[in-house]
Amino acid sequence: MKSEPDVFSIDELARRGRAGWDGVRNYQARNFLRAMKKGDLALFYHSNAAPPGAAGVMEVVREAYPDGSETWSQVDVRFVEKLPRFLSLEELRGMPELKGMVLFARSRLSVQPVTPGQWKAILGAARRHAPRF
DNA sequence: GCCAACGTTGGC
DNA sequence: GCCAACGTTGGC
Repeated sequence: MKSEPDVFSIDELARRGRAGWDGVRNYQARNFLRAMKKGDLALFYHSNAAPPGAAGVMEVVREAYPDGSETWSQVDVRFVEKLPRFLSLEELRGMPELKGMVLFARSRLSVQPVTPGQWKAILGAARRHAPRF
């Protein structure tokens, strides 16, 4: 799930704990929103950023409901974690396990599916190469 | 800020 | 139903 960090970032979600994911105005993205189940995990992706990339993990805590309009929907999410290490789009592109990921093929879709294999690869890379303190 | 890709709108 | 015009997204 993409957000421009200037508008709403992973740090802001961490502060608030929970947020409504609204403003989706694309039918395909909306349909993916509507397919989400309570308890599903989602990546928080910073778009239109320098650099863009995967920043954190969140959990769906309320399934899709009308956002005030007839047409569009939102879900509620809660903060789970910031990735131990930010994974830039450039790095994601370079990961062989992520070949064919929707993120690269349909770059303008703001809500999109991640396969279990892709999920493991991303979380694994963020943990494996995380700085130790 | 630019611009390519993509989605939506509306005249015909 | 086609397609040009227009708006939005998002990488760079």
